[in-house]
Amino acid sequence: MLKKTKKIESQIKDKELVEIRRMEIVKAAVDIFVRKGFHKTTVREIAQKFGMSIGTLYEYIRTKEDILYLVCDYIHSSVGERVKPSLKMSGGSKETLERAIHAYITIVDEMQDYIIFLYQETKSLSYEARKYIFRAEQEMAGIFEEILKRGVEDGTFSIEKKDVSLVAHNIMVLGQMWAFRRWVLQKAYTLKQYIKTQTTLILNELASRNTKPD
Amino acid sequence: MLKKTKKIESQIKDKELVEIRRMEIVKAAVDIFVRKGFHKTTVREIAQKFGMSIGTLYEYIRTKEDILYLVCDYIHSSVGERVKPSLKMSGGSKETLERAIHAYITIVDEMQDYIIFLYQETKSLSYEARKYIFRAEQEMAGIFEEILKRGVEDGTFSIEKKDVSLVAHNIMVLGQMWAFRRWVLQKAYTLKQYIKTQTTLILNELASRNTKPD
DNA sequence: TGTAATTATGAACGGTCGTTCAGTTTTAAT
DNA sequence: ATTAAAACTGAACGACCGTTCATAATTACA
Repeated sequence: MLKKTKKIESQIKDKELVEIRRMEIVKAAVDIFVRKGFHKTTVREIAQKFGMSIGTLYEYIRTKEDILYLVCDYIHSSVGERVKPSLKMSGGSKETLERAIHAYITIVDEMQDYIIFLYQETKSLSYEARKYIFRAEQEMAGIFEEILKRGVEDGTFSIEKKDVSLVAHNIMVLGQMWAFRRWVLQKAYTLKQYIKTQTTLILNELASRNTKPD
Repeated sequence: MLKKTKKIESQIKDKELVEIRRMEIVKAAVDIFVRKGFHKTTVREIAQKFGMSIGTLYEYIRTKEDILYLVCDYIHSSVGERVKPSLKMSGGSKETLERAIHAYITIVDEMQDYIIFLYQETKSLSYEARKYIFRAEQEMAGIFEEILKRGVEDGTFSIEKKDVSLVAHNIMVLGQMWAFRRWVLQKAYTLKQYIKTQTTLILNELASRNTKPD
């Protein structure tokens, strides 16, 4: 499990209220951030959509960057929560991997705006906050690694053990590509077609053939 | 060939001088942009490194966004110029593809800071400028498509024709991944190893086997 | 109901930064 | 040497925006 984020201090005593308000702030901010980007979004705008005064907003956070951090954290755990339940290992390695790829790309599709935002604005975060995001990303890759490792061990996949991690990242990146290159991919493919084609290609890549003579 | 960019107007009459000064501006700006990001960089900073006054700077551009556009354009044509000579088709399809992948990832490695910058700041550009960047990206993909198409036709690769474009994008994305995920990949692999492994995986993906019975 | 602690408010502050422009220096042609 | 056009300068402008704080409203508790 991920160690929870470094606590951001607040002027408000009631800890529960802080949680509630912060979630409201995040919900208000996330859409504006996604639409306009972090730098072009005003704290005043967020407060307005949040439905409270700037003064109040600043009782719950210290700086504008705090909001960005909360938003990034929110997006990442949303993605994580959506993905994890779909990644139970059951059935053969091949089927498990197929299901995992399907689940992952489906979620990328659903959350594409958020994912694009996350990657474009991560650099505006402090080093510590960025490290947290990286860790979350690694955790996700770890899930794919597990599946691949099992497949290699039971002979379903034929890649070298040391490349399991790389292939896991490849799969994630090919999934995220659906969001980042939507301007071209989503004209040529439906989501279903995309998932099917990429899955086939990945399985080809993993299929046994390395022992065959040339 | 790419249609050249929409001309940015200038107060200066001497067109040649405009070109020279703009190149100086770009050279001064690109490093600061890459290091600090577009929004956190001051026009004053650029002018200072450029070695002239803000007033002079503003004789050659209209707005700060103009500088961003010039920088993005510069980066993209630098990448393009570096890549194209390496992508001559010669020898078998397999060898040509191997050479192209090698060249592309090597360039991604050399220009990783620039490439990351390009993707993170593209959204700050106007729609028209963004379209230009997309077109340049498509052109690059087109080169890989050509190689793949030839390989499919001569029987070296066994993917469906309609998926040639997708595989071309896959290759580019796996190349760019070396930059975007450097925090993990460049700890686990040297550039050489990375190129070799990804090339092998891609070639596996393309290898003939679809006619084999299950 | 009274009052003290907690929470909400938004005008005001201070700083930054993109952009301009009135004036100076340089260049080039006569 | 004269002068007009071209190029350069940087102080000043104005707008914006993150943040604060004195004050008001609300809540909790007696």
